[in-house]
Amino acid sequence: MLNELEKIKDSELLNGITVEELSSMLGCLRGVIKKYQKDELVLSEGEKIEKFGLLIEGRLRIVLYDYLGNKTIISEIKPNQIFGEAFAYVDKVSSTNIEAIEDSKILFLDSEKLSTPCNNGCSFHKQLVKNLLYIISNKNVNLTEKIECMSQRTTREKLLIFLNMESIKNNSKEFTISFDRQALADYLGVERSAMSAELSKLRNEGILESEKNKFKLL
Amino acid sequence: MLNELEKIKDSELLNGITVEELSSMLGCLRGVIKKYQKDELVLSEGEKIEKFGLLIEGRLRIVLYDYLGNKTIISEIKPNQIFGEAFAYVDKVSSTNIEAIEDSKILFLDSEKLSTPCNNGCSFHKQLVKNLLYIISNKNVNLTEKIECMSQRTTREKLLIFLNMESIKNNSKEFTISFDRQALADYLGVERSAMSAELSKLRNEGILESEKNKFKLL
DNA sequence: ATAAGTCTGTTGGATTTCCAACATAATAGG
DNA sequence: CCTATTATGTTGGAAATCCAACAGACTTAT
Repeated sequence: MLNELEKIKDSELLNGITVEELSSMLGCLRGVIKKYQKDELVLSEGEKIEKFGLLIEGRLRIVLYDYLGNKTIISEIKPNQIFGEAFAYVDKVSSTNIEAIEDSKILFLDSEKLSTPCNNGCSFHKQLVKNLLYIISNKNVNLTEKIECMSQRTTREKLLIFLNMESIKNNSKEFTISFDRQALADYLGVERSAMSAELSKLRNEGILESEKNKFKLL
Repeated sequence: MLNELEKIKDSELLNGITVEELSSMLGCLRGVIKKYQKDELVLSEGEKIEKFGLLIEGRLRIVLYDYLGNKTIISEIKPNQIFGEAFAYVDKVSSTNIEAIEDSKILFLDSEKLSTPCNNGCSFHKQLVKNLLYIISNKNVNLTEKIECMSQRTTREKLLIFLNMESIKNNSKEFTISFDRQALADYLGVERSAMSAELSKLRNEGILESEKNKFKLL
């Protein structure tokens, strides 16, 4: 267990909190570690959430399916990131699915316990809540960014806005994205083949270079 | 001032807090009330935010403009709701604009002060932070809902998903929305005239009835 | 090494949206 | 009450997307 906690000590949720402190809090927060295999469903639409997750290792995707089966990727969860906290705190059932796209290990924490300072002398609660506020706010900003991409009217504009944002996040005109073509199309809400065609155009027009998941804006 | 505070006593931010308690906290939170006229800009893209707002009266819209001038409405702010808190807590400049669409009165509160319990005996801080956690989580869910609408591939599907959500929120097949046609198009990320045409089709096919902003799903 | 499966790019036709222009209805102001 | 303005609906052609199908490159498993 301690070994697992070492892995997540740099997560934003634990900012300002030591592994020892976390370890002593785990009982209080009803911490549980679970494992999931690649392609396994971690959480499905309609489920009630009382614990949110902190990804220790692996990779998850938060996705939506419409009644036609079209898939939309809301976001990706990488190690050290948390998920499910929004639904936990508003006490609504999840409207999204969460899929493991790699073998994954997750620490689940009780959301109610976390936001209610207990009487056991867990003085770290205050810090945890502040961290949580920061993380959720940040997710809010990320969702707004995604909306900015999706609100573009053409596939070309969606691509350009997305790639520009990635470039800014990486502080470089050259960067690698974690989506393959199908996933990128699902994230932007467009058709894969049309997107591929548009990427070709952008390459031909000398606006960018790309090779697999590596892009360079010119 | 006390008169204004009475108006917002039912806001979610002040859940569990009395007007008197709020009044005593105002200095601590550096509360300031400002007025804006219809069509005035409350906050513009790129601005740094240190105080978030609580709308006392009027109506605001959070909007994005792309470089072609296309407008996207992210959400509407009605009295008692807060705005700007996400950017305040992640300490990023705003990527959105906030416009007053009616004459409005806003209470601004210092975000840093709010999330950091002070030593003046303001015991309500804890409650405020918990309320904030709930509100931001809820916004997160709302943004996800908007993404669900926008991720639909056709105008028709976007309309149907949106109207269904509104119907659920109102607990009735019959409901009134706060958007006019242009605003609805801006919210869904589609063209107004095409949307109008699609609405006509839906009416003709007997799927819904509508008259101005009043809709009825059949 | 081979075969099976996956990922990416290409293409053409059907469908849908976008855009601009106009008609009519509803609203606001003098 | 009349006029000016705004909101909504309609239409046709241009543009873009979607869809299905396929080819080639790359990866994985046996």
